Amino acid sequence: MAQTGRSGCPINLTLEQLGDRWSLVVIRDVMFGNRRSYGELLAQSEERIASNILADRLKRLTASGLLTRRAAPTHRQKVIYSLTEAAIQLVPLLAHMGAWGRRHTRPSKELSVRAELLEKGGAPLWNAFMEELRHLHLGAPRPARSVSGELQAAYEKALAKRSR
Amino acid sequence: MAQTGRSGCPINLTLEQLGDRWSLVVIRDVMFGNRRSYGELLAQSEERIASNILADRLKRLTASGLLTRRAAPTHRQKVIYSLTEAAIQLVPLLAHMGAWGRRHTRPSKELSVRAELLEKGGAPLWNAFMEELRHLHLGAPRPARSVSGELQAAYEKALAKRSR
DNA sequence: CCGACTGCTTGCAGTATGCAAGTGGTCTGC
DNA sequence: GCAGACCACTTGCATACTGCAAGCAGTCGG
Repeated sequence: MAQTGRSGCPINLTLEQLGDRWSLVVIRDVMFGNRRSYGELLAQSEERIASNILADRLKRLTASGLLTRRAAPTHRQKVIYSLTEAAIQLVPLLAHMGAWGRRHTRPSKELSVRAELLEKGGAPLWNAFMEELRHLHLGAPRPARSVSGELQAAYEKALAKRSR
Repeated sequence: MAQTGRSGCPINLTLEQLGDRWSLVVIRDVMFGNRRSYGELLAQSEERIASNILADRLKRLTASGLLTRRAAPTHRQKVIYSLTEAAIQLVPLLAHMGAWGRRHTRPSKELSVRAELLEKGGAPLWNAFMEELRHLHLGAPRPARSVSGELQAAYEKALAKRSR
């Protein structure tokens, strides 16, 4: 990212960390797509991110405390990325992005199903989903309500329908 | 912006339009700073945006329906930019960005006052502010409640305090 | 020990950005 | 009506970032 004049404005600081084409796409894939390794993020990316850009973003996001990396228990060289609490707290932001994109751009109907669900569910749904992410990524206790299933199911169903 | 693989995901579509370092900074300045002309946006920008980038973003944002431009009533060559309804609906997104930046980066305490107010006010405050923007930029009737004053006052006060 | 798999790295060409200076209209004072 | 200030951009150029294709080193399974 280019070096630019700084300012203490929180919106600007957020943009300095996440204001580029790919950072939030990576977060989104880890968050909603549950893609946890370099290979999964590279191959299953809907938008075909370039491999060097992906490597750079993973490095950057790890350095700035949005992701953590550790070796997979099965294979020593396989790396698993997890969201940090800071990243999990981006859920409302991404939900709003989805809602805005659904209203003010021309999303493919199939792929906006997830955003529609998130939008309709509002803050209670986001909170439930964030609890679930804390369980999955931070090892917090399993929450009572599980919502990622329905979100993911709707998304996969839409993807399958699309590829037909 | 680079040409990239598209996808129908609404989050990705939002990022295609706004996912760069400057677009949202410009929107923010028009929205919260009430800077309506090229000169104001250029000179009073806290982050010192480059003139050619500003010209490019104004063109882009106008083309994609987030801003409208018209001549000022007083001076024929002076141009005034206004937010469209689509841009006004970015208020919750920017509010979340501010809230996240305030919590997960190190903002200067003075400049995060506005974000703090927005965060505490929540959706009701955002809605009141959006009504006011519709009045200012779209010519909608003046709303009963006026909140931009307090937001702006807090911000200016913080700026003044900072320059001491 | 071989081939497949994993997570990256490298080279290169094209594009975007940042900076400083310049352009062409318009308004203001005299 | 004319000089100088003002306004909204443009232009040239060096540097940084991006996208693509290919390559590379460590591991695992047989």
